[in-house]
Amino acid sequence: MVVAAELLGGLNPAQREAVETVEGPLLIVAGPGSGKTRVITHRIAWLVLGCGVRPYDILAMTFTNKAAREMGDRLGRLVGGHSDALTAGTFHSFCARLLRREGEHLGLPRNYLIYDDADQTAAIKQCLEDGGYDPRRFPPRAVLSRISRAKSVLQDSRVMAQQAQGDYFEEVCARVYRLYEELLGRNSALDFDDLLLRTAQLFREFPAVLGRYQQRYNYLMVDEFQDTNIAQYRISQMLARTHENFCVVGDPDQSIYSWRSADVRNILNFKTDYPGARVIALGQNYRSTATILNAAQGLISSNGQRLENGLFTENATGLPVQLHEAYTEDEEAGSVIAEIGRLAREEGFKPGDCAVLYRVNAQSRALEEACLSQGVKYRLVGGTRFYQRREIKDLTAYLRLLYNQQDDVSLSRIISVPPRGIGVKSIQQIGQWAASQGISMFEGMRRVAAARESGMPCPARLASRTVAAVARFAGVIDRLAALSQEVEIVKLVDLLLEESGLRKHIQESDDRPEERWENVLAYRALAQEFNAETPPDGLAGLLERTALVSQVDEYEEAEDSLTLITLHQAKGLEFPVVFIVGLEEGLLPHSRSLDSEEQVEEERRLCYVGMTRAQQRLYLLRAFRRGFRNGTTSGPAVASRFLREIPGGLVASAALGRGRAGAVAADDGRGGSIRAAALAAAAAAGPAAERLRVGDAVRHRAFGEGIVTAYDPTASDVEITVEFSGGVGAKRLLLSYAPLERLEGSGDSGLGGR
DNA sequence: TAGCGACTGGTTTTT
DNA sequence: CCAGTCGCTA
Repeated sequence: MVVAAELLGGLNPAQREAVETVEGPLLIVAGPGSGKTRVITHRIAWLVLGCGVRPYDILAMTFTNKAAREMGDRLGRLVGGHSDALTAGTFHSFCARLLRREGEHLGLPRNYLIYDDADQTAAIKQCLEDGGYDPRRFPPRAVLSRISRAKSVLQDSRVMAQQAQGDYFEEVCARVYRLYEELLGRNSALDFDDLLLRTAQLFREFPAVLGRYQQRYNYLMVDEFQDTNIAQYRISQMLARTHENFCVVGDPDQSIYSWRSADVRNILNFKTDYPGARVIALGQNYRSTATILNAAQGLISSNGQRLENGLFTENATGLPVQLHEAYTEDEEAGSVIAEIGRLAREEGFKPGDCAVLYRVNAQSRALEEACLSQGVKYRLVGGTRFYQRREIKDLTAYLRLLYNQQDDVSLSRIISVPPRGIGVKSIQQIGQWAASQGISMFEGMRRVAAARESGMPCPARLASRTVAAVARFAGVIDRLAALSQEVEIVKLVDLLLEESGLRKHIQESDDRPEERWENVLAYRALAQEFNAETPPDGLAGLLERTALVSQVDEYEEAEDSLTLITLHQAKGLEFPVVFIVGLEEGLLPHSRSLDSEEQVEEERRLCYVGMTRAQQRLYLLRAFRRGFRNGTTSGPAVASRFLREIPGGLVASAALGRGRAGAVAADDGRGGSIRAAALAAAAAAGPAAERLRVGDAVRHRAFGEGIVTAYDPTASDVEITVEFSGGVGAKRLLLSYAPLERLEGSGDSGLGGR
């Protein structure tokens, strides 16, 4: 607990201004490492301690639940006891809770379920089939993504249908969208996008409800504003309308979620939307060495669409960015892990200080293997997500059905887990009959059971053996659903595991039963956290948590473990030592992003985000050969264009993992060595590189023309020295990356990667 | 109905 | 390489 005045101490003028500006619209442009988190928490603390605002009146939107939790913790330390009344969370969790309270205005039952990605895909597939469309011709994922895009700009299926005129795919999507809306309604379910869409709808159609929240939340803050979508912006605008104490924080250069419908124009146009807005730029970086920051700035300056942000640092120069070119993906991973070992032995960094960042999750495999073989403890963020694991999805599907028996999607998932004699045909039969009666599938099964009980003929066309199985299943679910209103949540989970046969099914399965059971027990431990709630609430809380947690939310810094994480997930984190692997064309930038310059710019921002996570050391790696699916390669990998865009003077080539004593031989485990990589590097740089000799005239994109004065093969590349004319002087350059062009002779070949 | 083997097609990033 | 799907058999 501090006194108000102390909150402003230790802040630079811009930070201080941002903290003290509490009234009216405010845009804080916060470059990487500029103390954003500190500013946000201090600003809230200042509101409370300096301006007498109650935490209850403040709403803070964060990008992850973890960020919200941390904000709460920090605030607690600053203002003491009364911080818990603060509302902080992601848009999705805020909206989920709001709809739980207020959804009835929209006819939404209190026990609605939240569909995750897998549920959505399953539902869309169902709708495609219902609509008579071939799921091969219309991939469910593609249709879903189109629908999701419409939802995130607040379009319903009617609007989409109107706008689809003439475009067949659009028309099909609109039609499926319609069916999907109906399905969600029947199942009492909302998908991720609905949480936002329906909240916006609620606010629009029920001004009185909106009014209450406008009154309550006098002060509104939105973090990571560059990654909000239209729906999120609209919701915050509506909430802020009365007081207009609306503070948004973000950085256009770190906008990396446009594929998820985030719209960077939200931040770019904020000043236009709010002409009276103050704009404060936090320009000083406190995180990274000057070299790392300059390298990142050099890279991002290649983007055409951006606002200059004037980011600077007073930090020490630090070491050059280390560039390592590996021969294979495995050697790349091996080098990273060996270097982490060396940093631990010789430089006092712990593995916990280090993170390896990559573009796609699949890249984690080689890294994990290297960690295993070299005995480095690691922590994988993401990957096959815990909640996506089959056994967990099955268990939660049961719980969801207990919570909400309208949910046909969950029912369909678990009806044959374990197999209980109700096959695909019977399920279809029940589904059709239930639909014709306008009831849910479970209600249908219940009626089948009731008819059997009272000796009536079975209302649906089912074999008698199936009828018995259906009755048994309905009985179990009914019993458990009744119990869910009475017993505490862990008890419910235990009963469910037994009575459904799920425990037996998992433990006797031949696919890693122990591991899967461990996962179930981990989920049970999570359920423990909700045990104190009065019965139905514990289940509600557990399900909401299951649906809305992100991977980063689960991530906890572990002292001694290396972090393996995607570039996307690394946003907002920082590490003393950062490795970015896979700097190759087609991977970073990703091949799926190569068809438009806009997408490439987003990839560049992604790389920028990765680089700016580093505090002291930054390593960039690439491999010449990267395994494709079946072990074949897709030819030699071309160096990422981003490597060329980083100012050459800030980069040095590195032979990783070799200590002062040179004890650890860098070896890719297949007999290949760094030496081989060096030869490969020269080869990859093109035939002209081998022909380049001392005395040749070359042109460099930035330094101009010069003469090669030295040619030194190093561990993984060739370092050349060029004496440039025009007062530039001598520069040492890496052959494979320096944007060099040989002037005379036959070569039209640029010597850098393409 | 369930389980198995063969086959296909498809792969970014995630609240 | 992997997951999802298809068709066959018990």
